[in-house]
Amino acid sequence: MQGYDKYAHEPFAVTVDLAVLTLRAGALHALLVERGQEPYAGRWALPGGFVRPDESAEDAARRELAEETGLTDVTGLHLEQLRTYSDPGRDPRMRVVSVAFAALLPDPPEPHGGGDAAQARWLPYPGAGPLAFDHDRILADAHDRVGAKLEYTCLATAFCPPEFTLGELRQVYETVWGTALDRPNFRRKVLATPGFVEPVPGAARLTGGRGKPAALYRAGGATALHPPLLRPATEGRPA
Amino acid sequence: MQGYDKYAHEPFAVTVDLAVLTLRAGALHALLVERGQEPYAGRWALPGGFVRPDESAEDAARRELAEETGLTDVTGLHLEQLRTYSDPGRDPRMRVVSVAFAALLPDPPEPHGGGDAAQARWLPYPGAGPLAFDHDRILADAHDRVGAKLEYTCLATAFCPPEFTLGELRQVYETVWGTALDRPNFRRKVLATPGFVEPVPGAARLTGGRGKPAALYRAGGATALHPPLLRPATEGRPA
DNA sequence: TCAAAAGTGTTCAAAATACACCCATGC
DNA sequence: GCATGGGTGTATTTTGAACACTTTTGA
Repeated sequence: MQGYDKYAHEPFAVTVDLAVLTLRAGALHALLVERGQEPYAGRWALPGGFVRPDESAEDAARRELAEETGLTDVTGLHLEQLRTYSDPGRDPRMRVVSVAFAALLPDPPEPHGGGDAAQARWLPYPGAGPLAFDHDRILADAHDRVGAKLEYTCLATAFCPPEFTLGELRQVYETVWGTALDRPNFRRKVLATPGFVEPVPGAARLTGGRGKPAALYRAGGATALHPPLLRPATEGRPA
Repeated sequence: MQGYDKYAHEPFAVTVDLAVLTLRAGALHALLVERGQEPYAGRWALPGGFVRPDESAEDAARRELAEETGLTDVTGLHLEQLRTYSDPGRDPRMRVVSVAFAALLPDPPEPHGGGDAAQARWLPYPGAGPLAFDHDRILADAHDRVGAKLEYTCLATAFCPPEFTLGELRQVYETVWGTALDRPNFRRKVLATPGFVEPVPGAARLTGGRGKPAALYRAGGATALHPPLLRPATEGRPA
């Protein structure tokens, strides 16, 4: 690198964009905000904002997440850097480099407007497009990443409340992947992976209003999933 | 987002850092440059540089890669965004947000000094640390990512020349993972994955100066590896 | 009594593993 | 010959997929 000079280069604005995903009523939803001004006025967009001078992109993402969801304690939530979007033309006003994050939440509260005036809402994904800027792409990348990580990590528990049934966990997989899974085999697979889930002794819950109450589990300490839980090969993806 | 003003915010410098990995003589090597000035004068660092106003981080990474390696045609090389490092204190001079990339090369030419004066060299990894800034961390992240992607993608061919033997391909896995693989089983696994490699009819090459000449293969069209080629479970990673 | 969801068992096929063995080549 | 690396065969074990069946609840 040649000599540094703070003002020798065109200034870049650095922002974070959040792809906040959750499961509501068995369907994938994303947190979106309605833009109040040009460009893309009236369009839905991902929540996000500027990285402040004294914080990292991770700090900024967690701060924005708390502001936009209205959650006071956002410490336990899964937040993961997706990638950085830096095309020169992605914002028509100026050069904006955006570090995108994927955040996963269990069944969430209705968002309140937050600091920024624009309304924030949970909208089903896919189906809310086209979004502002390159946010369709970011959201699709987040979905891809989450789907892939379900295979070889214990990420699925991030969509679940602290105590959950194996049926709820299975529904996470089925919803994100869009495929049905064999219930008995899923159960065995999860229980055979040490540290994926651990039972809550004695506890049980009725899930669909009907049927046998299911035992409750908590997330275990493991993060990796070996061997992985592979999604069934479809025509789209080569076997 | 509130109103935009180009100069309302502390300017961020946006750079790219490159973790360029290759295999030389059966060992993993990284491309490093020696720093000529403070901070970290005399230390090794990852090659990189500023993102220019009219290019994306990907463009900047490919430009820097060509400059630093001295390769004229860098189009076929594997280049992949790792993640973005944005800790406020990571560069003592000013606020630098760096988009890190991992690049994979087949057996490379000796780097020439490039545009920047500092000398560039291939150094074995691990073993060259401690590097300048947070570059140890970036390089370790790159190694982790590559190791993981070998399992479920066809990435290994990116380390190989256009035509390679299955022994060379296997050595990629063994070197990056640091484990020995069963030769017959590896062969079957690779050949059973459609699109991973395709034979070069009739061609063969002597590899170690000894032994039976091995058939040559080219990279196939596939990118994903289903089912994955899992590394043997060790004590370090939970089975 | 029926539907719905949880949980258990069993069977069959596919795949990973661990080898033994033969082939071609340089020294 | 013998060491070295390529390539094939095969027996054993493990895993995965499919599906029948029982249990427990609410309506």
